[in-house]
Amino acid sequence: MLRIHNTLSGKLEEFRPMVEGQAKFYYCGPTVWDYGHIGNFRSAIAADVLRRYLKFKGLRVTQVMNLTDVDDRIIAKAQEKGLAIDDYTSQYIQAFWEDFDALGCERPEVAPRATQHIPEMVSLIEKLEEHGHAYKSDGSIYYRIKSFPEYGKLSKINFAGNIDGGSERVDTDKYEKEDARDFALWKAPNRPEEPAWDAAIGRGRPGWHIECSAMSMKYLGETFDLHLGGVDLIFPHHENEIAQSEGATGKQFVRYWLHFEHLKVEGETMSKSKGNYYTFRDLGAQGFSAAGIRYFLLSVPCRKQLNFTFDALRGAEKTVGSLRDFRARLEEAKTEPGRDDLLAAATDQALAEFEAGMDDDLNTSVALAAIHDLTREVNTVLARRSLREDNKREAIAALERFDSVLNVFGNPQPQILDEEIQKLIDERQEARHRRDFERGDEIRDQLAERGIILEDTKDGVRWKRR
RNA sequence: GGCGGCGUAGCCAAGUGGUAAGGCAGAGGUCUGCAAAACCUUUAUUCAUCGGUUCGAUUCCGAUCGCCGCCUCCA
Repeated sequence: MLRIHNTLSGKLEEFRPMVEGQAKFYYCGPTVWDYGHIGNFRSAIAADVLRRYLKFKGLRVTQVMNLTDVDDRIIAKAQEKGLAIDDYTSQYIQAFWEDFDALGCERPEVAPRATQHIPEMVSLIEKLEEHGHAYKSDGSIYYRIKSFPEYGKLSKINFAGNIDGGSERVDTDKYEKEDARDFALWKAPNRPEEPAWDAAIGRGRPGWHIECSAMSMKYLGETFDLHLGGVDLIFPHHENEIAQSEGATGKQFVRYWLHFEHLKVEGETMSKSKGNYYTFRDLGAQGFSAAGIRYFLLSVPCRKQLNFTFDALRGAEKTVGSLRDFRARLEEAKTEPGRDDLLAAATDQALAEFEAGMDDDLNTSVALAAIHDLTREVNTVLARRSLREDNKREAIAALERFDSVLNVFGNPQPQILDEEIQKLIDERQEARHRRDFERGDEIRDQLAERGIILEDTKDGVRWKRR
């Protein structure tokens, strides 16, 4: 039974989907221009692991993941470059999906874009106006917070203790709002030439929050199971989504809210100004693999902060390599018929511990430890060359089971070699048979320089790419 | 100023009121012609600091220090 920490209640709760056997969730994806840093991908991977684990549990999953492709910055940048919004954002969107795929994330069922859901947003705003939750001011439309008494139930923000408390960011005079807390649903253009949509509610563009209410309810219904995102979104974004959706429907919007913590880098905030801002592509350029990065990003449960260091990333890289080699060795292993009960028990136990860890609020640290435990048990048997056929089959099945959720074993390396390299390997084997170790070692060094690492085993030579 | 999270070995860290998972790195060993890989042993009398509660605290409470986040600009 999966238990997850629900931000709404602040408690660990057993997950029970609304509809038996089926889970519907929404993940607030990145704004397209800011898609690439590893903090965003940590969240995306966390959402992916949840998705995969729900499937592991036998649930049918419908995932919606938005891509915010319109905001003030996008409008300004596109205009600056003389591009239409779509032309400006398409390059980022494409790059995002490339990285998303490379990191081993499964594509969601629906990935709606804000710019393609303007009518849905407009009708939601109209509904809010009808219910007295919205008002017009200066051509823009705002949400009237005091019409929604439950406002603050997610973030538990105490406005009273706050506003005179000393935040210098409050500027109540800047907008024509009834209340400083009110937020924009629809914004009139600042300048006539600014990109905008013509709608019954006036010419303008959507505020940030409305897209998620409109798109999630369109694809998942007025009430759905889970809503995911980074902790930075709890306030105001998700708080506002609740106000919008529940204000419009009068129904509970989301049953479980899950929030993922951010990364620190060497103990500090990741920021461009500190020069410690890393994207997936930066790390790739430094030679780190997608599998290593993915492993690192989920080595700590996503509800906890993770401290990014290059030492730790190198460690993850090493670990992922060992796992991949282990699986290859297991698949190649020669077996005797039969079944060893001890190893079978160890396999079952690893599966049980994996699931227990994941059930406990998606504790990937515990789940990974279970994998490592099994790896050691099987390696021991493999080293003795006494693996039984049934155990091999069960162990491979277990790895598949683990990897269907975590996807950290990476793809098997292609077992194709250049003819030239194959010839060198053959020549080395021949030299070793002649006990001409000098020549053999020479070839081994030569191949190492070309990134081919050889391992001599009792069953012959194995090779892998560095 | 308000609210919340965190502080565990060289590094990344899990965890629990009853005596510290896992990975990486290090040391020794087994195997090997030598390596590599794998395996074995080993590496925190101790969980930021100081108090308190308790038979017993890393785990609960309080204080202190340090780090991170949010507090209605944009997302």
